[in-house]
Amino acid sequence: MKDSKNKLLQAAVLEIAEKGFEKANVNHIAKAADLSVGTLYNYFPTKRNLMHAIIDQLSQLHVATIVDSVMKASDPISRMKAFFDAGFDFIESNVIAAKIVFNSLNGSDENFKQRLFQAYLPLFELLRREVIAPGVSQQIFQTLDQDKTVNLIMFIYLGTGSRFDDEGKLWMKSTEVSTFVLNSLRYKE
Amino acid sequence: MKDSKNKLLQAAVLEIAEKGFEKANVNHIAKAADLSVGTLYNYFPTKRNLMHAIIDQLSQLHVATIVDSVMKASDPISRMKAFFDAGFDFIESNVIAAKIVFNSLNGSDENFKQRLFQAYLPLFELLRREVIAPGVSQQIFQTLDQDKTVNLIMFIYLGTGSRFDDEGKLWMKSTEVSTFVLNSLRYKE
Amino acid sequence: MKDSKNKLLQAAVLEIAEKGFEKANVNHIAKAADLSVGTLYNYFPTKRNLMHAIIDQLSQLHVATIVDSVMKASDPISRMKAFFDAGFDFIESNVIAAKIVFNSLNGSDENFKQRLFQAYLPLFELLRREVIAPGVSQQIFQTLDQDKTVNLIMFIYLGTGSRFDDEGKLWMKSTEVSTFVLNSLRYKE
Amino acid sequence: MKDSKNKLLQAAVLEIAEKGFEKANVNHIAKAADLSVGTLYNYFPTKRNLMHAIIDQLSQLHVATIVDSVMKASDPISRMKAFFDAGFDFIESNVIAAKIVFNSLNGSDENFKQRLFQAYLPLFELLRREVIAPGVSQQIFQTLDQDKTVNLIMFIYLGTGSRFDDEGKLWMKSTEVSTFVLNSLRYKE
DNA sequence: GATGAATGAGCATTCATTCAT
DNA sequence: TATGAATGAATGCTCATTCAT
Repeated sequence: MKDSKNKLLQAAVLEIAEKGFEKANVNHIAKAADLSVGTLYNYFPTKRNLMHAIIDQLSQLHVATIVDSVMKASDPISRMKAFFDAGFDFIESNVIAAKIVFNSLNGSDENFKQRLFQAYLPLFELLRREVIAPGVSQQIFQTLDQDKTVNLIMFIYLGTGSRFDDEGKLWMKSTEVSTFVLNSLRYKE
Repeated sequence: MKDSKNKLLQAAVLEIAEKGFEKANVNHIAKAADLSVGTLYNYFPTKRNLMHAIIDQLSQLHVATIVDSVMKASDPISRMKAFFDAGFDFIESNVIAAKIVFNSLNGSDENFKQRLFQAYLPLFELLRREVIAPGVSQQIFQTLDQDKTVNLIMFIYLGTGSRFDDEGKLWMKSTEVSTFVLNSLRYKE
Repeated sequence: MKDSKNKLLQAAVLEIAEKGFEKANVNHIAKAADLSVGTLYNYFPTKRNLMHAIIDQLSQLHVATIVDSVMKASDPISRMKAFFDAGFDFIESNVIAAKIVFNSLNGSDENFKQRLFQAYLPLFELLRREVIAPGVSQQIFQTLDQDKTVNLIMFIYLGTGSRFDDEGKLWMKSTEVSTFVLNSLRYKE
Repeated sequence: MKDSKNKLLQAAVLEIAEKGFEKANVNHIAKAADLSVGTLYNYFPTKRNLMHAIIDQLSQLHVATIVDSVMKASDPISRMKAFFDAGFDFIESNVIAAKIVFNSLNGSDENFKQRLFQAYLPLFELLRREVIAPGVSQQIFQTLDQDKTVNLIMFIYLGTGSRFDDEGKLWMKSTEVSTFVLNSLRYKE
């Protein structure tokens, strides 16, 4: 059943968030899901595969949520704000899973890193095509190297989006970050 | 001798950079250093301790280099530029060790993360006291929440400083980043 | 239906021939037979039992074929030839199943070994009563220890019958072997 | 020390002889040798490698013993007798290890089989060059296909050499077998 | 200081078997 | 008859750490 698979995914998220992928224990995950290791391996052929499932699930939702929200806004500036608002919202609603994803994004496992960058490519695209490019052509934003700018914004997003205080709140608020970014981009005569 | 300790540190940096802390193998490190595990344990009581030594060594040098360079500049703007210039320079001259440090900074091990933030605190201080504060009081920078701003700049530095292409070059140039940052900070009437 | 049982037996023969009994996987066998494990266990209560069924099926056919052929010949010499001819023929027509049987005959599982010797006892009997004994009393063969001789001939048969080249052909031809054996047995004054 | 390695080899021989390679348990072997699994893996990087060591050790000794003994005899007939005498002697003095080797020779693991045939090639050579060929050229043996004959004799040796009764004695005596073989080979006018 | 053989808890993975449907 | 999800004991292998020399 989908049920068992989901119980396993949930348990895995908790265990991996707590201990990191390497130190997470497949047997513990199964036990926490009230299932046997055998069952876990019926659904996920390897421990890495289980991690992939988590990464894919979360990143797809993450991307979709942001894309949705950005596209509902019309002008470049409110789109940029929407980007950070939706992103930070999503992260704060999914702190635990988000931790896993961000750790993978920056951790030492090249494989996971690659997979995540792949998954997040649509966000790079979104920023370029739907935010920066229109902003530049409408002279709202300065003329600039669009690729580099997109990269920079993504780094800022991913960097600020992965720092939590002890209560699991993000260190920075989305508006603070988007304001900083927009400040830099805005056209000045 | 200091000699053995250094050989061990070097070997450890290579091994950990390649495999990550968890998967790095203490016995391999000793062998690579042409020494025995016993000797390694004479110098470093645990594997984590070895990691700490690496982290501390590199981060201290990293911080000192940046502080040095920033303090040689006089006005806030050239200091900000110096910050990124010196930082990126240092990273590119120490790619392998830098990878370890950045992975720890973002990885799943809270302990290492803490230690590194501790080590990098002087950079937060440096930015606040020697760059942002003077810039604001001299009306070169906008009035803003200085703590938040410092955090943001550090995130940008750490984010952009940890992305390498396949040849080990940083994706972004220091001037691109510092320009972006200064653009945002500069006072506009 | 007999149908399911046979599909399972066929699939099992292939899997076990490829991997050996220990490494053969019951779940794979069921899947290969287009049936579920549950169904397999309806027909064969254990994995060993499935093996037994294979062993029994093949060995009975093997024995019957040889007995048939030998009894069609009349004199001891042509009976000995018939023995090897029919035996080698059978093996080459059932290479895959034959491999399983011979591996069991020589493998490490005493249980299977016993069962197979049991199954092949009629061949020992056949050689003694219908080939060697008449040959000796007709002074075609030398006087000799008949039990030992029968054992020896069986070892020769089983040894030469279990060596295949890369194309699945037997290394030796039946006439080469029977000639060798008869050469040794024949009476000389 | 060589000591530990030997204790492990001895324990492994016992365990594998009893259960077969697949079912042999590395942890049990280590315990039986009064050492830890870790130590076992210091000496043998995999379970298969441990098996290889056993196979190699025994087969080399086996081959050397037979070669030695055969070369001490001068004429083809006494050499053939020496071959079986020395071989059967060796087997009966090393019953347990010999069981492992013979099971491998006939078992389902192609890898082990190959390795053993490789190891026993010198015996094929020995029979051909030092026994059969001289016998034929001295007209002591019949003209015959020497390769096939050598194979046949080896099969007979390996077949008869791998059948033990319940007390661990070989079913056949070496002279019975060599007599049978020589009977077949001897020149008749 | 240096050595490296020994340790053993720990972990990912397999697979024959069961049983409720 | 047939199904296949669930089980969990079992096992090969790893590796940080110790300690007698």
